[in-house]
Amino acid sequence: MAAATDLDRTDFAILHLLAKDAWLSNKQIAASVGLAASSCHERIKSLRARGVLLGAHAEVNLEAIGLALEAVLFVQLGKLEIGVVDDFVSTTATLPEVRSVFLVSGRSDLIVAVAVRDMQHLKAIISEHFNRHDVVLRVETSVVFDSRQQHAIPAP
Amino acid sequence: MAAATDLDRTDFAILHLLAKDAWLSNKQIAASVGLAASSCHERIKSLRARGVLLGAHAEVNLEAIGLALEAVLFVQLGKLEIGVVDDFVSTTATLPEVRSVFLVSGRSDLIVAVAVRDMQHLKAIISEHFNRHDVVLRVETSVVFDSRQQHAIPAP
DNA sequence: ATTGAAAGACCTTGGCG
DNA sequence: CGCCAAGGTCTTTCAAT
Repeated sequence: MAAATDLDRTDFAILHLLAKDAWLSNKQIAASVGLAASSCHERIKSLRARGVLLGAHAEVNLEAIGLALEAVLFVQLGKLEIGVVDDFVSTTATLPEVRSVFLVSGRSDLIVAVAVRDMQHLKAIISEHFNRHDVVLRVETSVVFDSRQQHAIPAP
Repeated sequence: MAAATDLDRTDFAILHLLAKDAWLSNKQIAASVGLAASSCHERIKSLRARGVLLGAHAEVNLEAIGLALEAVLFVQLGKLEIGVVDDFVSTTATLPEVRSVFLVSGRSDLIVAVAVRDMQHLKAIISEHFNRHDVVLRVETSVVFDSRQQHAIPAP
């Protein structure tokens, strides 16, 4: 899926701008990269069609919607039967409190970032979702003091 | 920052829609939440002004831009002098390969998600950035097999 | 707060360098 | 590939409720 794509410097510039601010107008982007509006529009359409641009998502202030606490869960799973693990990952990824899920090598099998109202809420999720499933051997919890996301595309 | 905000069901609906797809037009959102275009526009403007909506970011297919490998780094830092740690976190967060940084409690002090071209690139970042700084005691690396992000706002 | 209407800006397509 | 131009659509403001 999505391979044969040679992107030139202009494509990267467009991707970079949109990754930083997906609400830029086509006109603004065109001006920034030195293209006519129609040419820029064509490129963006093409980037979408080729699966390079996957979509855009608004960033919401979690505190403002009552999610004042972030945590990272390190989950160890039992002997993996592929289907069971995949199911657990899928249902985990769709919990409203869950922000991201990583299936990884190493000490833990799953790394789950969550945003919750408070400690009680965190405890509830761990005991009601994670500790309830047989696949889960152990959950280690880290509280997030601070977090930053990078919204930039490395230059070609 | 950003506290005194009571959001009603309509606000949450708008946030939910924009978190899923920031490229929805105002007109489409208005129709979905059952408001006139002008009212919806006003609400979105207000959500932005109040710092509830922080912005929007395009999602780029990392593989398509040559970043075929994702990894998570667990970093242990030495006795923390606040200024030094903050500086290290800041410069780490702006490395082009870095996607997110979490400052956490527990076994590790820093959790860093990176996207890189290949193993050599991963090795280079770890040895040239992390292992070169005195603050860093140890880095443990996990390769990401699969990852998912949730773009949904929990209902009020 | 919400609305409809109006003006202007923008997107989007098609034909041509 | 990129540009211009034109038509259609959307955003954005404002007076009124």
